[in-house]
Amino acid sequence: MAYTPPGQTREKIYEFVRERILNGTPPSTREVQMAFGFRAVQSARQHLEALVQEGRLVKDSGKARSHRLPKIGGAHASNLIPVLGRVQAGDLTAAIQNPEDYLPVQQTRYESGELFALTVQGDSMLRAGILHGDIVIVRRQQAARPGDIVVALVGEEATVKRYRVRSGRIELHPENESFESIIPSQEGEPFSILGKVIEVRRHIE
Amino acid sequence: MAYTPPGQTREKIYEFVRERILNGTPPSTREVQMAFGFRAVQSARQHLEALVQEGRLVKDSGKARSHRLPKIGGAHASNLIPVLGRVQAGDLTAAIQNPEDYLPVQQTRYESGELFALTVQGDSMLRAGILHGDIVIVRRQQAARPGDIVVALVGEEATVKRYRVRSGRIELHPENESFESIIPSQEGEPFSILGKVIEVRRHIE
DNA sequence: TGACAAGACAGATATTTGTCTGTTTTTTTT
DNA sequence: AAAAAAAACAGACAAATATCTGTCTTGTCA
Repeated sequence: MAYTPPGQTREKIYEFVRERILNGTPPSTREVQMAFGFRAVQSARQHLEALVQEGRLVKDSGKARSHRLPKIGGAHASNLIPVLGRVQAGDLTAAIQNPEDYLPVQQTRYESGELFALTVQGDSMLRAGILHGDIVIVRRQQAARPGDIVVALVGEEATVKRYRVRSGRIELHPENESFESIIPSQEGEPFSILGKVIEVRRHIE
Repeated sequence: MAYTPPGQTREKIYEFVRERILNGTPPSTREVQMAFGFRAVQSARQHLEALVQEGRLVKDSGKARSHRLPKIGGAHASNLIPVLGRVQAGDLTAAIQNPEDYLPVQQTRYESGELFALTVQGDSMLRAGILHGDIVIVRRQQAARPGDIVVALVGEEATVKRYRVRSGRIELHPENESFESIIPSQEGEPFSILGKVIEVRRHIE
């Protein structure tokens, strides 16, 4: 390979390796050699070693294909959670078993608890920055603390509201002046909390 | 190792390998052997081969540590994109190489284009449902269409605004009455579009 | 019980891969 | 121009790893 000014080839090697790591298949030294047309393995090896030295890559000495990106809090793992369609009263578990789709979430961020996702209908949480069509990620739990945004089942329908307690009564409060609070104890309908909203996502386009 | 009913050990091996893959270091056959206390490599190998046969894992024959999770229609695959810290003028590439964190995104949804993420500073896009602290996912592109929400570099600072064209002039429009539009041609500062916002995420808690 | 399939074991070989020592060429610096 | 640093090359060796063939053991089921 032609001789290049210091650092230039190294930079490209870093990008190459990085890309491969993010795609799930860290390259072997020889694959780097090939990709860059080096005639000696050592050339690739030297660059890789230097990148480790600089702290831009991490490697388990002796092990094959063991280059990794240095961990920034261990974010390099993700789990998939189900996106539910219509949630029917009482049967959340069934809905979880027939998801419309799956979403990846950071494993580290939400290690514990069972998660699912829902698409928001309507603009009742507008002022909290939750719009129609947004996806909310929910941690399944029965209890909530005042101020939490929760997914609750009132009658037959799942709804996203802020959980409040006003003079001893539970209140599901919309963040939009055009909507009324729901006070479950006043309704004749069965009521339960499905979980707490821990993330909101919106796809634009 | 003790003999176990059909399928049980296999299931645990699958979980073990899956975990390792998600953590970025697919195990070698011998590592699986060790982890399960097999006295022969072949025992581990047989299970791994069966898992590939069943389609639960994918492998590049002959290559070391090459087990991967299969991409089932894309839904079960996710890519990691970098979350950038402060974006300095002119050097987006540098920022991408030193990310603060990584986020998983659905591979299928955004197959094409280079993606990165930014944390939003300030409430200038409040009315569009983008709040201070939200994370925007951005597709890198220089051009934009009127109505798009873009990340632009004005002077030294990256900013999230709606891209508009008013009587032939480019205008960066905030979605908040308390903020003024930015009209790049009137500023003395260098101006460029870094990309288009295609997703918004907010972590609550 | 006997046949069959799946699980586990043993030992050996081939390939991939990482690592080492030393030399030559090019670029940068003094 | 000389010295120093970085890049690239050469050839070899050692360790890790995948793979192969054959056998024994255990569980399942007719």
